[in-house]
Amino acid sequence: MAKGTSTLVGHPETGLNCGRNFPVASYDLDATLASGQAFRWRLHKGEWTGVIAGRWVALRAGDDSIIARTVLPQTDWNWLADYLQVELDMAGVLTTFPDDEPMRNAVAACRGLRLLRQDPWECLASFILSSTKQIVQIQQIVSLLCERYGEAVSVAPGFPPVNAFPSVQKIAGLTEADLRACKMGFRAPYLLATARLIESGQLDLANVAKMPVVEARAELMQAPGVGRKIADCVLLFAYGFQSAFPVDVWVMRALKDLYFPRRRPKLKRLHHFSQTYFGPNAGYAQQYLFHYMRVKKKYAAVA
DNA sequence: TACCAGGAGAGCG
DNA sequence: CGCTCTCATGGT
Repeated sequence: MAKGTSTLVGHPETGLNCGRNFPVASYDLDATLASGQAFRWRLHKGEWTGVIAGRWVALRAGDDSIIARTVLPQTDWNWLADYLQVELDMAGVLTTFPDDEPMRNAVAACRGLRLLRQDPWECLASFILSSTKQIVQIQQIVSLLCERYGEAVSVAPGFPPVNAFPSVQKIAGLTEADLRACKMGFRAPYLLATARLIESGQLDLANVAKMPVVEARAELMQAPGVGRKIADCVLLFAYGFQSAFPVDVWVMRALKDLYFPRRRPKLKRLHHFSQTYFGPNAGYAQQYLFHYMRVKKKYAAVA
């Protein structure tokens, strides 16, 4: 049996199986799953484990491929192909970046970094919880929330138990005290009010996907606790609006240091710059700058 | 210990 | 508007 297909557990007559090999080029799975766009992936004995659309899945990087396995046999794997965006032409995206030194450095330092296509509710809720929190803390809050209020999913033997991300209805039915007990502090009333806004039908997350980006952003920003930055994260990480360019403290620093040295550009100016300078895949460029700043700081701390 | 974290919203002049 | 302050918690 060829290497790379060894994890396939096929049922030849039905086509059902619990394993799948996705061919990919220029895909750094480790960097992507740990890059602060999704908060639920855990590395367990060489595999990244997570829950997508209620299904437990384990991923590992193969030779120019991503090897996936689930607990239950799958009739199709579109849900995972879509989440991982394995069909994206990464080389093509890179050609749309501005050809300047900062971007060349960022691309060189983060080769294979990708954007995922997450569930809108999980993404929105997670980023409401992200404000002025470090990524490790966001991971802790989200996992506590799932542990307490998510539904259990089937896990492969030998792996730690895990729950799905709690539904809108589940969160909407909780109290602020329940949420504060998950260590989210002042973000608790925001998450609760947003869940109830969605449950009431006043905010329709499925409908946001059909809107032009500017309207979609305004729609998301109706939700309490959702400003420009969090809205842009959801537009980029869940809805695939590749022009969305979240400006957080890291990206702010990157833009100032790399493009506006010895000046004090205002946030408004940086937003305008981000939408005119980085091209149609500005959001991708943003993720490269974000990750570049973080790995650069890590090396600086060691040295 | 002191500072800071993938911010948002309210209050102020 | 544009600036400042507060909000809750814990990592480094």
